[in-house]
Amino acid sequence: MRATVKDVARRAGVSPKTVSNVMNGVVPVAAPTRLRVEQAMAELDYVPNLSARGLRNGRSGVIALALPDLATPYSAEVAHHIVEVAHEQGWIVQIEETGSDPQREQELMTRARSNLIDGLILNPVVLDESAVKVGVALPPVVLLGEVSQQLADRVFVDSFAAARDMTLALASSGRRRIAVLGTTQGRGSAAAIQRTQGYEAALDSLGIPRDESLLIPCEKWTPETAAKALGAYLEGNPVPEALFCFTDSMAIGALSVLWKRGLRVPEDIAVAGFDDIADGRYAVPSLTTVSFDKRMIASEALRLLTERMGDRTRGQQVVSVDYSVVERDSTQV
Amino acid sequence: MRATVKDVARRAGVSPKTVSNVMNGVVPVAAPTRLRVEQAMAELDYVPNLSARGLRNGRSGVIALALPDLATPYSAEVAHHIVEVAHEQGWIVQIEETGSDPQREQELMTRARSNLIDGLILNPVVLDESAVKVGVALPPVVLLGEVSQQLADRVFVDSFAAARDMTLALASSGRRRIAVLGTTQGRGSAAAIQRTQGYEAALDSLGIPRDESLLIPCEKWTPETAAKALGAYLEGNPVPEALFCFTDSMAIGALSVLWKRGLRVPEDIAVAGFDDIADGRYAVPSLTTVSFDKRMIASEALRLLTERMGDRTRGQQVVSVDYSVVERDSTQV
DNA sequence: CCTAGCTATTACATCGATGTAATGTGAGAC
DNA sequence: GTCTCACATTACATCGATGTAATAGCTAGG
Repeated sequence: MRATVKDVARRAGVSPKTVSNVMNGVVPVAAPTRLRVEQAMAELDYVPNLSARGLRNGRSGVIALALPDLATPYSAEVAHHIVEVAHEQGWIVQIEETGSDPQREQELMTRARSNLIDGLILNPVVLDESAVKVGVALPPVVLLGEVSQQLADRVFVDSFAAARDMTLALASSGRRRIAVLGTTQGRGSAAAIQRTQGYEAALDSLGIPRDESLLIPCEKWTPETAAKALGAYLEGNPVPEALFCFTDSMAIGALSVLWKRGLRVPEDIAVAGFDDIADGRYAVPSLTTVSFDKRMIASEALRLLTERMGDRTRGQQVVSVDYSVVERDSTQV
Repeated sequence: MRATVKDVARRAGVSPKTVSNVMNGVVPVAAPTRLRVEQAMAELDYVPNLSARGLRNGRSGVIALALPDLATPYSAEVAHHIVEVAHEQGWIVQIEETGSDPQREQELMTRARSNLIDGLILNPVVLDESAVKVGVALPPVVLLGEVSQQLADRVFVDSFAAARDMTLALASSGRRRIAVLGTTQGRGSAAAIQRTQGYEAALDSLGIPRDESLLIPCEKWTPETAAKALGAYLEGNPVPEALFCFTDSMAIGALSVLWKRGLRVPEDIAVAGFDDIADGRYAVPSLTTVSFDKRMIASEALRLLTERMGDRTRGQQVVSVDYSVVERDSTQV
């Protein structure tokens, strides 16, 4: 049987509450008493029961991180940083995958209210208009990424501006037929919409006419789907001068297809991505991309979350994280 | 204030215990009573407090997954599958990163005993001889991967045999100067040792003399370190005919270096990896690798874990997951 | 009409830690 | 030597759900 405060108290010859006082350190405890208690804890190999503590003071010390798919390199990197920063601050992190299933978010919200978690960092997918009805009964929530509505505190990268800048960078080498990969039909994710708009804004400012045939749709942003979409596109269309993929993952799929077709990057076609995932640096050729500090996203998200835990009533905060266009071999001849 | 069983009971005109009975379904409840209770729960938007439940019955419904680094594509894929399978079975998953810090494992074990988690799936790093002293006071543990000692239930891929088979596959095209990337000096991880031995066993069986100069050390198995190690190696050594990287991540780093040096893959040098991560399929050229079913690893790990939760005393189980050598463009001329 | 024998329900205690309010212990002032 | 005051410590109740043992409600058999 595991030792409890009672056992420790008995052994140290004090009351359970004194043991508790020693652990929490808010109420002063005389030095000799504290010593006895600490020794008793060590001897009994005492570990506090967090369920009991959580029940008593209504806090579990656990936050949940909800992502569409943990296997995606981008999600994995974000998760990594959030877990790391959270641990530094003493939080435990629960992982949830929302996948494409909106019901998962609902389940999540339910559990979020079951007092097992104190807060939630959510990276919504298509679910911009989703189940995230942030009401009073819900725990503090911080959203990651582009979200159309102002539902909760939020950390994001300005996709519009970044896509615009990337497009300008691609055009600066004289390329005019710049295609984008990753647009969506109809209701798309906020990120897809903003990146498309940023791209178009850049074309407009350069006086390059928009060309519908340069928008290559790709609903799911994975290498597989990107490869398929680009492959199909190249069957019926001329090769663009540049290809701006809305994520690095898609760009990696694109590079693979281009290489298989014998197209040289960047000589025949320049390729750029978005997210600056680790593997992009080691792609062949290394990938030009929109880079930003993912650790900053993590720490800002946690900051917003803990601040909101302290004050549930204050106005919603929005934090924009800086980005930069990083040019690598995939665009530089 | 959140509703509790008491509130639901009052509203339904029954006792708290009856509400509990309705939820858990073990004790029979008359249909009309159950209906009243369910309606009351719905009206009050009742969500049970898992801390309280956990305290009462000693189970939290949470398992922990500990990995060295969540940002690694391999770890991310494993984590993805474990989270998915765990959710299907009703478990919540906590993520821990042990990193290179052995103390993290210690902390983890402590928390593992704090009743917030019912079990632990651990992918140890160098910590083969680590803090994982699986004693009576610890919760059920399942280890992932190659571990030298028989400490706990375990799921793994036979690295020795896989490395041997991969080496044989590389040699089957007539290549004899086969280098490996990822060996470690001194005490290395069990995986490194076994893969090296498998490689050597293949050479021996083929009658190819071992050549120390073809062992390229690389302690950390990342693209960065692999690129650096291979780059340095190529400065002072002739180009091998084939390169067997101990992970796909390293292979991706290697491909990048080879490409930058103008070496053609597979014409000048064949390259192979290990793990079959998603990006390997879209590497340029696509990567030959040792493939295995990561979902199987996840489901087996969970099976072992839940089985051990049922019986703490039974003998330790070891499950070997099948692998296969998948040949792609990086080795096929 | 009463009682044995069943089932559905209830009152109460419990899991372990901790806040509250009360008690005990000492030093210092008169 | 008594009284005050500050501080360390304690007894008790509490968080919310649930197992235990006792009770209430019912049918069927006599």
